[in-house]
Amino acid sequence: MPSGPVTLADVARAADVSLATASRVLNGSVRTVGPVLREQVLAAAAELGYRPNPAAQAMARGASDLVGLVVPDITDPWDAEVAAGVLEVAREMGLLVSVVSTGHDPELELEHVSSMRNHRARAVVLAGSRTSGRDVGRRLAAEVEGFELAGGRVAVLGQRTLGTDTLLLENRPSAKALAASLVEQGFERFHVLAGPKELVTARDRVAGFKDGTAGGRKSRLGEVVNGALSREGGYEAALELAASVDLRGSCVLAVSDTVAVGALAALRERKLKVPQDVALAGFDDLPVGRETTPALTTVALPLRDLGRRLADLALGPLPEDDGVRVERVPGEVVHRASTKRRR
DNA sequence: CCGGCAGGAATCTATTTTAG
DNA sequence: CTAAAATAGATTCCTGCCGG
Repeated sequence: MPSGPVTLADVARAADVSLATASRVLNGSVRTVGPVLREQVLAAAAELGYRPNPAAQAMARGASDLVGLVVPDITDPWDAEVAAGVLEVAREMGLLVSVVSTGHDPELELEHVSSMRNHRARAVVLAGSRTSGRDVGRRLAAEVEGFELAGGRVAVLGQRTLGTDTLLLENRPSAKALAASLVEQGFERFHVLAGPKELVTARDRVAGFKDGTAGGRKSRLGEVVNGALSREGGYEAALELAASVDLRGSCVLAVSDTVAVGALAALRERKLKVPQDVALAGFDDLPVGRETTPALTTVALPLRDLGRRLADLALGPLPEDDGVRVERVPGEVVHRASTKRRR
């Protein structure tokens, strides 16, 4: 009885076959093994309690089973949906995903990419919005480049700051379309809950809101209030907004659905009825925004599908021209009760 | 159908070299 | 001549490719 973990060699010896044959039976191969030897190997493996060694398999196959995934905050439904899409594809391919939730700390993101590189992961998916920190960005770019040079694949969701396959969210055009559609419905006064100043995604959306509300004789844009990209951030920003201006008859554009949900609570507290007194719109089309009263007007992003497409970019076949692929993802404006005009 | 063997990289063992 | 350090070699995991 051998000591330590049971190896393929132990099984092969017990079944009286070659290493190669045992491998083909137990861990799969293009080729088939005759029924007699197959049974011998299976019996021996069961008897000994054989478990394959993934490290050794990675070596022999020249590719590991590991995929890295970085999200800013896995407790955020947005991140969770995208992650679910990535996990679906990875599971279908029999791959193992190592997820890190960075809490918006770029250093942690860098650390995980570095760790995945050390582990010889097959690919890394970065699903966090880039922040404007230049030095960390450069070090991340260097780490990503090193990882790719070593044969790893990288796919990024968000901005095009790394020279890798990217899904580009059309935040600005979508935000513009949302705002413009509300102008068309007759809203004349807009305020913005803008989220964090340093978050590129938030900045793009705010720019889109400005684009969409512009035009005509005078500006329709009122206050722009920054805050955290969270329910609490939205709540506080909305309180601040309600304290500084009279919101009646205007439309509040929130930079995300979570922010809008917080704002909804603040407005209710201020005895402002949505949409009778003030209209409110969000962004992302999270499930939570459909279940609020009233349901939120928003921009729908196919989040789970985004995750799947990211995984496809990172794990699927390489493009013919082996160039960098950048796919644009449009959002879809969805009108619901929170911006209904009273007749 | 089946067996032999190379190969990545860490880790353990043996051998040789160097220092004191 | 002993002890430590540097160097070399062996071992370990499994699979894809090649040969019979």
